Amino acid sequence: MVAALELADMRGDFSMRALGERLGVDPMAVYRHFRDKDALLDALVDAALQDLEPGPHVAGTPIERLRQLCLDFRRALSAHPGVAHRLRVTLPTLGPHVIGLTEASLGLIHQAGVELAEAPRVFTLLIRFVTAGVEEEEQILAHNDGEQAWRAAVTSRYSSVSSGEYPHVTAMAAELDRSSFQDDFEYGLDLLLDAVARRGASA
Amino acid sequence: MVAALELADMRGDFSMRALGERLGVDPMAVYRHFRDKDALLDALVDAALQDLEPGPHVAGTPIERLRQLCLDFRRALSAHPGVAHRLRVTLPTLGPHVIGLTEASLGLIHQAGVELAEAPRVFTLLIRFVTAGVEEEEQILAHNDGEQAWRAAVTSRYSSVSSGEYPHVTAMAAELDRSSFQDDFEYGLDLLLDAVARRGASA
DNA sequence: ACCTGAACACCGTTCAAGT
DNA sequence: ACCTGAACACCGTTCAAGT
Repeated sequence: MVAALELADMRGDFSMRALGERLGVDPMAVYRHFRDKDALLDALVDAALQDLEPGPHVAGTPIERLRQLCLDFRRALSAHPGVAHRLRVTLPTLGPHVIGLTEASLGLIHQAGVELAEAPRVFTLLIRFVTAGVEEEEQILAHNDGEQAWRAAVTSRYSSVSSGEYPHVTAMAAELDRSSFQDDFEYGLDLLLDAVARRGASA
Repeated sequence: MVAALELADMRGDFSMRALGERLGVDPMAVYRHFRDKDALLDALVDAALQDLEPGPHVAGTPIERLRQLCLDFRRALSAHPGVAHRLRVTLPTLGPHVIGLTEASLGLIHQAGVELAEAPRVFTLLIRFVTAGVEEEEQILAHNDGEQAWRAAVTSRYSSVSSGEYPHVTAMAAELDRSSFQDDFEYGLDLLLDAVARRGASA
C-alpha cells in the first residue's frame, strides 16, 4: 500500500484528487488507508528514508560519516518532492526509519565530541539546513524552467541595481553563475561540520 | 496602501478573501493594487524589513554586528507571519529595503574576513538558517497550543521509544524541556558565526 | 457493512455584468 | 471607465445515498 504510494509519488506537488486519478481509483479511497493527507505524507517521509540508516560498518571519522549521511539525506529528499517540507516541521511524529536515523545522527554527533546536552541542537541545525535547502530548490524549480534559467533571472535582477551604490550585490550577481545548488549545499555543509568538529574538539 | 496592508497583516495564514473582509472591502479590490498574491507578499516582505538596515554607526566587530542583524531579522520576520516563507524562496525579486539589507550583510561578511567570492554563500546560509527557523516556529505554533504544548508533545513522543534501543533519542527527550526556540536559535547562530569568523581568520 | 461520488467549505483568480 | 460580485477551476474532507 505504502509501496504503491511510493511508486505513485509525483513530481511537484500532489493533491488527493490527483493522486486518486494517478492510481486509477476513487480519490476518496485513500482515506480508507490514511486518516488525512498529513498521515499519508508521514508514511511517504518514512518510506523515502528507509534506505538511509548508516550502519556502524561505514568507514571514516564521525564527521566524515555525518557528512556522507547529510549528502545521502539530501539525495533521498530530492527524489521525493514534498517530503522535505513535511519533515521540516513534523520530525517527531514520524515512523521507525526516522527514529533510527535520529538515533544514528545523534550518536555520530556525540562521537564527534559534542556534549550530549548539545547534540539535539546540532541535530536540529543540520536537519534544518538540509531540509530547508531541498525545499528551496523544489520551490525554485517549480516556478522556473530549471536551475540555469533561475540563475540567469537572479543574475539579471542583481545586475540591474546601481553598482556604485551596491557593490557587493553587483559582485554577487557575477558569482551566481559560477555556483550550483550542489556546490552551495556542500559549502554550507562543510562550514557547519567544521563548526561542529570545533565544538567537539574544545570539549 | 502598503501601510494599510502592514496594519492588516494577520496572525497565521491569510487569504485574499479574509484580507478583504479584514479591510472591510471587496476582496477583489486588492487586485487593483497588486497583480496577484505573490506581489502582495513581496510588498509585505519589503515593508516588514524596512526598520532593519544597520547603519555604519552600529558598534561592534563585524561578527557582532552580523549577530545583532540576524537577531533583529528574526524578530522582524516573527512579527509578520508568512513573510519568512516568501522571503526564503524569492529573495531576489524583492524591493529596495531587501536590496539594502543584502548589501549591508554582504559587506559585514566581507569585513569579517570572508573572501568576496564566498560571501554570497555565507549570506545564503545565514538567510536560510533564520528564515527556515522562523517558518518552522510559525508552523509549529499554527498546529499546536503554544511552544510549551508542542514541547510536551514531542517529549512524550520521544519518551515512548525504547530507551535501550534508542538511548540518544531518549536523552534528547529530556533535553527538549530545557530549551526554547530563542535559545535554539541563538545556539545555532553562534555556531554558524563561529565558523564564519574562522573562515575569515584563515584568509 | 462497505464503497462511491455528490456536496461542503474553502482557495486564488477571471471576467461579465452592472454603474 | 470603473468597480462589484458571480463564476471558474481548484483544494481537503465529510457524509448521505446507494449496493
